[in-house]
Amino acid sequence: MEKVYPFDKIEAKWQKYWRDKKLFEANTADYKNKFYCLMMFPYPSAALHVGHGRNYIIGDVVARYKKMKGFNVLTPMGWDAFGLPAENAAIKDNIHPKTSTTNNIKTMKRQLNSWGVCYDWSREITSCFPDYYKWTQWIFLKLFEKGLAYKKKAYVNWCPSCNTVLANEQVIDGRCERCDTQVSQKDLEQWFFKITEYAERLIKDLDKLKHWPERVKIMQTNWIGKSHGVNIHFPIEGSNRSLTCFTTRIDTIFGATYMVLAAEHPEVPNLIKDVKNRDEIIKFVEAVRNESKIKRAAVDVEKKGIFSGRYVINPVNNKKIPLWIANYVLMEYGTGAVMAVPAHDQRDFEFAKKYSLPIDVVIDDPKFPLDAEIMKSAYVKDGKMINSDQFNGMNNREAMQGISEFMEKKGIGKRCVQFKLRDWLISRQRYWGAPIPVIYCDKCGIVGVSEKDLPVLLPENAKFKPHGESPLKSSEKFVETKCPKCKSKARREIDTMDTFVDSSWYFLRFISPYASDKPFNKRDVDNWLPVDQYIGGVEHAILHLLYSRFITKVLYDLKLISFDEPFEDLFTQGMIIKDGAKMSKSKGNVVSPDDLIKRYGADTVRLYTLFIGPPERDAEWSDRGVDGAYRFLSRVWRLVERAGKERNKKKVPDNILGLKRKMHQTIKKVTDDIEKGFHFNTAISAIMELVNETYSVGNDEKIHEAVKTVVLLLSPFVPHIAEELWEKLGNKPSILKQNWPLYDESLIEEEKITIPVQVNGRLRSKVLVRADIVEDDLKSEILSDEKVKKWTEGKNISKWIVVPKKLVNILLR
RNA sequence: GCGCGGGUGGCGGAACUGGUAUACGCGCUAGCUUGAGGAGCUAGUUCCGAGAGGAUUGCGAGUUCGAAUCUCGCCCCGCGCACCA
Repeated sequence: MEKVYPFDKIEAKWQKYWRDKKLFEANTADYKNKFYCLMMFPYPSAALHVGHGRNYIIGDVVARYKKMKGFNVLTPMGWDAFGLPAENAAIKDNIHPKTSTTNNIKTMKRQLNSWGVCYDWSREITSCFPDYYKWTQWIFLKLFEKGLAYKKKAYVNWCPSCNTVLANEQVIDGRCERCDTQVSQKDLEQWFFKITEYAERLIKDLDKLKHWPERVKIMQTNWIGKSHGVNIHFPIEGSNRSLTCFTTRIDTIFGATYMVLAAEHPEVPNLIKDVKNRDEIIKFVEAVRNESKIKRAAVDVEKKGIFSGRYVINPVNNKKIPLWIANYVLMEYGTGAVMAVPAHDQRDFEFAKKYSLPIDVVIDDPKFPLDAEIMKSAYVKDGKMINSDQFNGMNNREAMQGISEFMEKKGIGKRCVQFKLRDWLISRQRYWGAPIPVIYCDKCGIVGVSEKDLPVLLPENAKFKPHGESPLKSSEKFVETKCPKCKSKARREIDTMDTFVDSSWYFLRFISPYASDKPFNKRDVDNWLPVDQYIGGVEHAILHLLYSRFITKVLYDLKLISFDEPFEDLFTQGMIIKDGAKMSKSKGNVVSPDDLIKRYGADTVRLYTLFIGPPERDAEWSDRGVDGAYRFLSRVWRLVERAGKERNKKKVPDNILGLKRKMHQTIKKVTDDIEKGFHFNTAISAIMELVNETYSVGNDEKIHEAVKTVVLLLSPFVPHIAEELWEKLGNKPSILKQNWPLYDESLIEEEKITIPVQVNGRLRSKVLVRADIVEDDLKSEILSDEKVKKWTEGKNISKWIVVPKKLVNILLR
């Protein structure tokens, strides 16, 4: 590609200019007209590829556009700098995580700047620096004081490769989110955040997030997994105790023909104490428990069970039903006990068939009466209640209410709500994270570190190699301490926090990055938050975005902030694909921005990235497409260069009005495209059309206005060349300080319009008419059109369909 | 299995509340220009057809004067959840 314009010099020049003039440093004291534009801060890995760039470029367009619209824009950036990759590199190459992280930050910062994306670097934060994690620890202590951070022994996800536990959200298809290793279960004592206490609000408040993508809200809703149902108490035969099970289908209670317990159910040992085949049952229970979670969760896994030898009583009809123990009941959900209704639940149906358990139909198909003998699968649809005493004949949906009330009155059941969400496991047996600020004292128990002693510094000299216990254990100086309460000898917690804790509040720190006596200044935070526009990848739909919402609500409840949702508007961009796969080093399909910027300049890379397709969708990277973007910018460059140089060569004055109209149409289109949903690809194509039209009009000085508009409209997308051209056109920099162009609605209207004419629904002709033509004139105009004549001559017109300014359809008999 | 997206030329993709399907860009073809061009300019480019014309938005039906868009049934691709009682 020929170098048409000196992009390298221009880009360096303007990047320096923006920096020197501090054009992106926001004064937080001035919050009128504030616009907080935030892109998810990155983990500092080795180097960015063009796929990463999409996020930053999109955000930069928004920031620059809002600036031209007169907003006081805040665009901070920082580093989510704790985490496993740095630690793994340390183990492998013996480089301290601090060193590699610092180096990576340097590289990435250089890359971000080379894209021309503008951040207020005066607010840069790095989550692995003590002045940041001090406040992560402080927030932990706030939760600890409130009882929202607690330690418990539980079956937890264990990644044998990372040698640490993981939160449920970090297990994808039974594998570790980071290293893809199969996760196993371990019974360990760990730290949790009580996110379940916020389950209801986390679901309910999704309604407040009007501008979030529906998809993300649905994902969060499903993850939290709220369902309404009834807890029913089934008396155990031969005992004065009962077993409680949860159901969402109380309408099927009369069809419960057996009950099933999870193998892990705590009552199991008690129940089978005196049963003859006790040993056999214990063997079964052990076998189920030893199966990995992934294996048990697989769809095609065979349902297996064993009769416990005991019976329970169905409290609505006093029927004695057998109690089973099976592999398909989860201990973690509900009560770990389910009433089995084989006629109306597919899982129970399969199980009942296998073990020849009775099947009682209690909801009948209104079309074909059901017969338990010949059913091939459970009937799960709605229908009419049968075999259900006083509820017979009712519609099953209606009966749910009645049965619930009946059970509550009798004291045999109670309506309740269940969630799938579990508490957030936040402790990690790794080095490169914020130490959990807790001390173990033999006398006082678990004691939080005093605020004045924060931060609990991460020791520099620990042995990284993980053995399943935190590397911090290797630093005696770290472990040995005194109890803050009784001053006697005590030990520090050696686990560190999940890095998602670090990132669950960073958007607050950006407001007061230098505050040394508090995590943030409340007044400023209240003025600047929620974030007006948050931009990042969907992969955080339930991880970071859920955790941040949770922490925000906790801080709100503690009256530390006055808002309870952190992100007003969220945009999730799609991935960039190359050769059919997500860009990754291991696949060898990464496209480096550095090479491209050297060859074409940053503006070209930006333009192509934005033009590639709708930003919320995945897009395939094409090296050829980059050429096109570069060619367009060269074309714009030439357009400005020649403007005024060689005049009147090809003067077509008639078109000037048309150009003016096109210009106003383009301003409208580009403005709408940016405002109403990030349609940058179509915004750019509209500008391309305007450029094409400007070229075709010729080189009269009258095109100047159009040229100027092109440059202004392009500036959020390709800021360097826009600044340069703006200056070339005789204006003072910076273009960022210009007002976004306005359009005149009256100039957009066309004088003459082309009306497509259909005959019997088929396009036959097009006629050019005045836009304000009355219908009768339009009809006669159309009938005199040669092509229309050809199709209508000698035929009867039965009907005219006239859509004003759009189309005419003539129906023939 | 459930939920959410999506399926439009050789390719990336346009098409507002049903109203000219294929904007814009890539690629390709021809011409001009050039010492040469992976440069620029001009024209063309959904398919079939010389043309008139016909066909066409994953497939099949329906509603309508008119459907990429609405309704019903089906197929394929991507993502999320997944024995959640």
